[in-house]
Amino acid sequence: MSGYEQLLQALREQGHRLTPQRLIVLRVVAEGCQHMGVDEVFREAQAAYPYMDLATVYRTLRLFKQVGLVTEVAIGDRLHYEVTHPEDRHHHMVCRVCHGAFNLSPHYLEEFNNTLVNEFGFVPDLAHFTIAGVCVNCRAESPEVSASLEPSGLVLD
Amino acid sequence: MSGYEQLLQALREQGHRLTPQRLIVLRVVAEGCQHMGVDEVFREAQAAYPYMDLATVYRTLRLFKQVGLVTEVAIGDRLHYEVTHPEDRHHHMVCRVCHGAFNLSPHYLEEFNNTLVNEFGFVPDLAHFTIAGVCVNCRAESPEVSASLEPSGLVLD
DNA sequence: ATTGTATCCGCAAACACTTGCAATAACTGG
DNA sequence: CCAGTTATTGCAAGTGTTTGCGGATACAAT
Repeated sequence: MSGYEQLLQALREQGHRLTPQRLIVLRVVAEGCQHMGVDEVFREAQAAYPYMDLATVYRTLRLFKQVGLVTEVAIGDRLHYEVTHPEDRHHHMVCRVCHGAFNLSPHYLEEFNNTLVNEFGFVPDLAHFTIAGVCVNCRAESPEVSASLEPSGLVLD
Repeated sequence: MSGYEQLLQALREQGHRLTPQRLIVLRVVAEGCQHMGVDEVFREAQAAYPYMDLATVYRTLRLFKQVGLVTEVAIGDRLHYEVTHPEDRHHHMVCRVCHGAFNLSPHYLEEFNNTLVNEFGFVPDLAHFTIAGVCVNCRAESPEVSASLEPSGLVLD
């Protein structure tokens, strides 16, 4: 209950109120060892505070994301959240088969980012970018998967 | 009604049935001048065939996407669809502000694709990839938007 | 043509997520 | 410490999308 104070302070400085619900949601996400689904967050938060409402969890996570406290990761077709560590920024590669998430250093996207800005004036949202695909392990286990992924004739490269 | 035959044939060859509903949905999407939202597809399809059900439209579009007949584009937080033109493959850059969609040649992602495969063995789904961001026009009209996009301290670069 | 069968459709209910609203409670200034 | 203001909550209703299921129908084989 002591490490979050700076985070919470940041919240208040942006004109947001520090409610018990927000404290709980932040703690739950922070204590989750990895990306948490909304339902998981809700269940744990409700355990700590029985009146917790699902809508509040959604609203809170959206707020935290806007403010930058948490990072959103699309896993499967569901959104997951993890606390943002500014010193360890990374993108995510999420495997469509095993749903595993792998971190990717921002450096791999820098050049791409610059190209879009320079050539098209388009500023992409790459900050918390998620790339879907199939990971090494799943490709090894079932080689046919990677072939069947892309509809015939549409494979990139 | 004559150009689709090859497409429909492809469907049947993969063991899917050619129902009037599927024909209609394909025609509607093909005749739409650009990406169509599910509700648009439904409205037009229903005009052609009053018993058309919304669930059928969803199921049909999902099937078409799997088979590669149509391409899915995330615009805003809603999915849109366009017929796939194998000879004119492209990715999409979608502006978060005006929701405009710009095409991007696959060549811009080739290098990135290869890097992921070579370094991590991760095969990304880039075939019908969509990149969110802010386009030139919207950046010009409201320069503060691009600044407010990324939570403080989290901007890539 | 007729029949058989697995797929597909329409419907209604379920699901994940969002929103409107009145009541509550966090912050502000006195 | 108290009252005023306004963001926030809980609830319930609304949206967009998916799914379970019985009846219908496309296709294949007779």
